[in-house]
Amino acid sequence: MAQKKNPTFSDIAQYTNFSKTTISRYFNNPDSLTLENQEIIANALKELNYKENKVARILANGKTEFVGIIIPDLFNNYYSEMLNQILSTYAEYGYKFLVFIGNENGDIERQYIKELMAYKIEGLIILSHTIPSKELAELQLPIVTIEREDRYVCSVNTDNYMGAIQATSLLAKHDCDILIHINSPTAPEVPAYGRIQGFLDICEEKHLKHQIIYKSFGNTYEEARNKLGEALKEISENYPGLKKGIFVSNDTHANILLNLLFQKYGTLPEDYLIVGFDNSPISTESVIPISTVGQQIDRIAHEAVSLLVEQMNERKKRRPVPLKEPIHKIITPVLLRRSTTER
Amino acid sequence: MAQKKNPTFSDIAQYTNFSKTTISRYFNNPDSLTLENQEIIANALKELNYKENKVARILANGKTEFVGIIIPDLFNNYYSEMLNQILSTYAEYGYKFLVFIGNENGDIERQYIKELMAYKIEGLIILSHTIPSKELAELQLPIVTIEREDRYVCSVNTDNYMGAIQATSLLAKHDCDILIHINSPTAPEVPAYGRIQGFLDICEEKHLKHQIIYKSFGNTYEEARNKLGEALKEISENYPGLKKGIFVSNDTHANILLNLLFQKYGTLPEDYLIVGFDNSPISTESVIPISTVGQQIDRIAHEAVSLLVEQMNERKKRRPVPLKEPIHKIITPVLLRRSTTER
DNA sequence: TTGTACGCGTTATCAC
DNA sequence: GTGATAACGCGTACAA
Repeated sequence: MAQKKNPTFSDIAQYTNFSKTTISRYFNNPDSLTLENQEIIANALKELNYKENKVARILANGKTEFVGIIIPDLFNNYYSEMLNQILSTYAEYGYKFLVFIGNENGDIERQYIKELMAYKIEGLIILSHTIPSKELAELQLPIVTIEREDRYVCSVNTDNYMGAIQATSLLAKHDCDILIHINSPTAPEVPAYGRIQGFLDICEEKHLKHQIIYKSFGNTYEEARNKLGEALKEISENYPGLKKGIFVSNDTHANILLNLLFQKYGTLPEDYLIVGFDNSPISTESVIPISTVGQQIDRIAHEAVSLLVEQMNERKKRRPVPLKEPIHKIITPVLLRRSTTER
Repeated sequence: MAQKKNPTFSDIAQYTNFSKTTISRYFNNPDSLTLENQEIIANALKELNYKENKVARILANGKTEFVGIIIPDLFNNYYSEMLNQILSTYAEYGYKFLVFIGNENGDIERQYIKELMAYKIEGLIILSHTIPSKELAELQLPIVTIEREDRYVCSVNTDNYMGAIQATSLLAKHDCDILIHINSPTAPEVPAYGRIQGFLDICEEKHLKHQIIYKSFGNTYEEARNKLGEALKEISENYPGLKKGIFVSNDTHANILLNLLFQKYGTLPEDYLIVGFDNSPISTESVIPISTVGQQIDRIAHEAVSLLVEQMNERKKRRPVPLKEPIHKIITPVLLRRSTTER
């Protein structure tokens, strides 16, 4: 039971008295063989316990079926679920994924990309925010980004603006006296800025009293909790007796806010309405279910891969026509009304 | 700016008047060249914008530096965090990971393994439970499993038994009148069975009144919630007035229990103590922080990869000595006392 | 329908 | 210290 090496096409060829070419054809164009001979080869493969070697195939024809992914982390449910959905497209397209966790460090991520290129990936999916899209575009490689700055490359994003409109409108419909949006400072280039813009636009359009509270929430749960405690204090002091509609930029923070209120009052007080963003698991696992704007992660992932596959297929044509302009796909979010607004 | 193909060693060799061999040596054994010549080659590489091709290297020397991973899902935070930690070992060992999401379908996962073998992975990390370890062992490939049946292969597991002892002892120390363990039916072969055995052993050893409630919690949050509602009803009816210490098999379910109590009483009643398992994010994001048995996911992941690397290195030796017996590593969990037990 | 001959880009072996 | 040459295992014109 030693390390006897795997049989190759040559071995099969010898065994069957065919040529290597015919064995190759058996795999890539079986119809060109007689059924009889197909069977002979099939048997030989079993007999010698042949196992295919895709590395050799890659070297010969250049098609690796590898796609690289750079994702910031998997701690955040949004990212892990996105990765889950992306990896699951293997069933449909057969592409294998080489995954790197981005370190928010440009040079390290550039190193990752170099490594990926060395393995001859056919395309790249980027969720990390570190490297500007302009630089990505220069890689001359099919690329799709998800929910990040995307000026020079193809992308798939949630319609954050629409999501904010939905969330804010819901709060307005419940006759809140003051609408509040809590977010961290966000650059206008990233799609998530739409959550701020949407909130502002709808408030101003409908002449609603409103305020945006910007906080840097840090990197730990503790920090976020403290910052939201501060925010809540401001809110309760500034708007006593008013019905407060709070649109929080993500479910994790919405949940913290809810917990703070529950810990204080044992319930969510009547004069507080909360809407989160993402429809992450915490929004249902919270003490009472949180209304939220649901990102359709499965659809985003599928659109991203399909957009990438299109580009990769185009490249394989004899006369590829590169995209003139990057394609940006927008996925509409879904408003989910739950206990923090409906009572 | 057409698709002009990348320069190869041949091109560099021509350009520098060296041979391909020397170029190769520049990368793999630079000290064997004069510093002068190293510089000449370095310049040529920049001049021609050389990019390495690892596929060709693999074919020539057989070392792919690929490791396959089959993981059940990324929805469960335990798995996504584990994957996170595993992928992060790239910085230390340089292995690239090909990740597949297991479908709880044996044949599909066998297909995944076949594909991985075709890409000449050097090792395999299995978290999915679908394929028996005996079958895995027959692959003749370095393998490490994590937290699953592991009779015939190397593995890294949490010391579930010890975790249960710690959790149960904590409840006992708080003078609970009745100790309850809630779990789904579990096969004795899987490591998580230790949570049941540990609970039982310590209760019997200390002659503590106890009960195990087995439920199948289904696949949705709703189902789990209903089942835990039933369990809670049983408990409150069977043990009125008694101080109840409940050890739940995971944090997700512990959190549901906590929420049910909070929704009913607006607080966690004095006569209920709860301990979860995993130290997953929900245990801190819950309405009040849940005491839990913390799995050291980072350590598990690192041990797993290092155990795999050992095996893979052994294989590369001229005279490999295969393991006589699979190695099983055990990682001790850490008890975290939080608000659901300490008040 | 089948075979020949060569290429893919690197590494390993041996020679100098 | 350097070079020629043969692998590695498969795909693909081109020929038959």
